[in-house]
Amino acid sequence: MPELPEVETVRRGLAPFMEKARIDRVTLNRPDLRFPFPEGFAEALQGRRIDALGRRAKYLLIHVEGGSTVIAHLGMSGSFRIEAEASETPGEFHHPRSKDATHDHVVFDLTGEAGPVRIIYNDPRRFGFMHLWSDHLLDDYPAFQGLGPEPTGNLLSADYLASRFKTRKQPLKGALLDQKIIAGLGNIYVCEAMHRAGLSPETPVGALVDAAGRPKAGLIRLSDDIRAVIAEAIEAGGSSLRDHIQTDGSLGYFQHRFRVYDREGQSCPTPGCAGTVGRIVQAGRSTFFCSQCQT
DNA sequence: ACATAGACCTGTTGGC
DNA sequence: TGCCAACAGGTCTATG
Repeated sequence: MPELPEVETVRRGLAPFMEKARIDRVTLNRPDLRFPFPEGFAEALQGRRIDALGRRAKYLLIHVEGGSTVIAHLGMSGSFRIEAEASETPGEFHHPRSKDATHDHVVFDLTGEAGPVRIIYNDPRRFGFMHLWSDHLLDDYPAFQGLGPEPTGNLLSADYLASRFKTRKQPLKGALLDQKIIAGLGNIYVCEAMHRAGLSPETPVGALVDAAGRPKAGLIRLSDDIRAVIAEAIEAGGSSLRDHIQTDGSLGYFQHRFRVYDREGQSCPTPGCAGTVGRIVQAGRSTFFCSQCQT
């Protein structure tokens, strides 16, 4: 499911309710998601305050008083929703767009400045997970080892990409999905960025770098387009396909701005291009692109 | 080192 | 309408 913009949208939605709130109770409705919950997970959190919410790549970080952090990944289908206590019936929690509770796996009961609030993690496919990790050892968390730069900051540049690409022949699509090269991109935004930059997903990445190791024009465009598409998607509240809804139940709307993703057979939106969006499979995953203007 | 295929799990969609 | 295959926003592992 969620790529960086969706996780960032979730973080921003949860922060006003979770930051500075006290965790009264954590309820696990099953012993595991993709992985078992850590031993003593609920007990370690109950009674503590939440300091802040953060994010690294597609991981949501819940920094808890006392120096520990919940590392949560939403997998393909995970979502959080917020339910406020009904004023007329204390102890009951409601939300106008409540989902089927079948896949409500974790419930956080909190008390914040505005009163009690319930945060629910729902995940039909259970590819998500939650781990507990010491704050000061976060860089040692296995999935964070060797993680590439965030596409939201200045660390992602054409020069950086050239340095990573120059010796490789891997198709561009696969390289951009590699979290060790860039953190947080997934299938949607990789397809969208390659289309914006006019680059074929099958290009061997080394071909985007000149003999002196400098990025060619296409790679410079790509670096800019990755940053732009991610920034625009965050601003739009992410993309809502099947599972991603914002924590208040509303939908992100970046899916309306897709140029190629999930648009097989439609005409290419590039001005002056007469091509049609096609679909190929690379490493088992769909790539949407226009073979006319992506070369 | 690198590339692909398979595994994990449930739900939805589209073709017949 | 029903059935079934294909596919879905992600990673991790095994296998060439």
